[in-house]
Amino acid sequence: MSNIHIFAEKLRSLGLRPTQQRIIIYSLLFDRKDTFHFTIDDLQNILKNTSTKKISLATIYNTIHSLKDKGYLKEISINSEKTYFDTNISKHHHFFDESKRELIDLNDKDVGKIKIKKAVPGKKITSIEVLVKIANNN
Amino acid sequence: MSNIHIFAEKLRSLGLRPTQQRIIIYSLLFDRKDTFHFTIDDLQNILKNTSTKKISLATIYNTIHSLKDKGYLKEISINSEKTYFDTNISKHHHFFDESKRELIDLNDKDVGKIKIKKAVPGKKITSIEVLVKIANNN
DNA sequence: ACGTAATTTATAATGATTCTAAATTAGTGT
DNA sequence: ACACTAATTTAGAATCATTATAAATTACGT
Repeated sequence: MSNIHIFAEKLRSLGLRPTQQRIIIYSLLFDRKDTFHFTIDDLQNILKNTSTKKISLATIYNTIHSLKDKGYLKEISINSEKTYFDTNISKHHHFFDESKRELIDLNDKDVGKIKIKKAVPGKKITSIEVLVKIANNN
Repeated sequence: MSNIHIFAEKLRSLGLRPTQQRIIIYSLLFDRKDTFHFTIDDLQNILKNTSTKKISLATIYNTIHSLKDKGYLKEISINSEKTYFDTNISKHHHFFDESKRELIDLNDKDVGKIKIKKAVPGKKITSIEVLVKIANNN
């Protein structure tokens, strides 16, 4: 076996001690095929329903922020209500389904090249993010 | 004179009773050449320093939300920290200066046409927003 | 097994925003 | 001008997401 040891090593390699809590969260986030979009609240609910070990809210925040700081999660702001996180850290964009209130990845090839024809003196571009809002078609 | 009467009529035409507070806020937002980007906190500070009449925080929120609901303000989410509003309600995009933490308009012509090459069945696109983050060039 | 630093935890604190219910004000009719 | 009613404003409480605190627990090298 064991994914657990692989995850533990992964965490260690990030400079994060592989605690039980971190392994549970790490595997929930990354032991899956598709990318995963979630809010802290989503994560808390999933953990409540799937993990026998209780993980405190503070630990959830701490772990997610550590992973984000290490570059393993991307933070996405759609609106002021909630903060979303994305396990897909490659350069890409998003659909936001306003009916279901959920994110869908738009990979880089799904969006034509974006030309910015204006520059601000003394400033350089650090990122370009496109958010495409969608709603039920009726 | 008076802009005040013009603003009062404007508010009335939106179905908003032209109270003293609303006129003060309306003129602060719209009686200017350039578009104005602000947070509620910004607005509160400006009002504290420029208006003799004290306007409560609840009224600031109420008025901004009314104007937004009527389509006279646009809400912009850059990050989870704060909600920004924009007096420019035309279709356009933004730079966000991460050093100064401020928004700069990018008008529609400043951004090349954006092609979305993916569709979601049963959904239609309601908006496309581009956020270009910039930082000091050094 | 032991010691210590890192981590987790419950809980308190914070900050933005919304809610509430009472006081004030705008607009109408007299 | 005066009174009435509904809309609006207000201070303060409530809420919600997030962060901070300080004590208890855990990971791990010795």
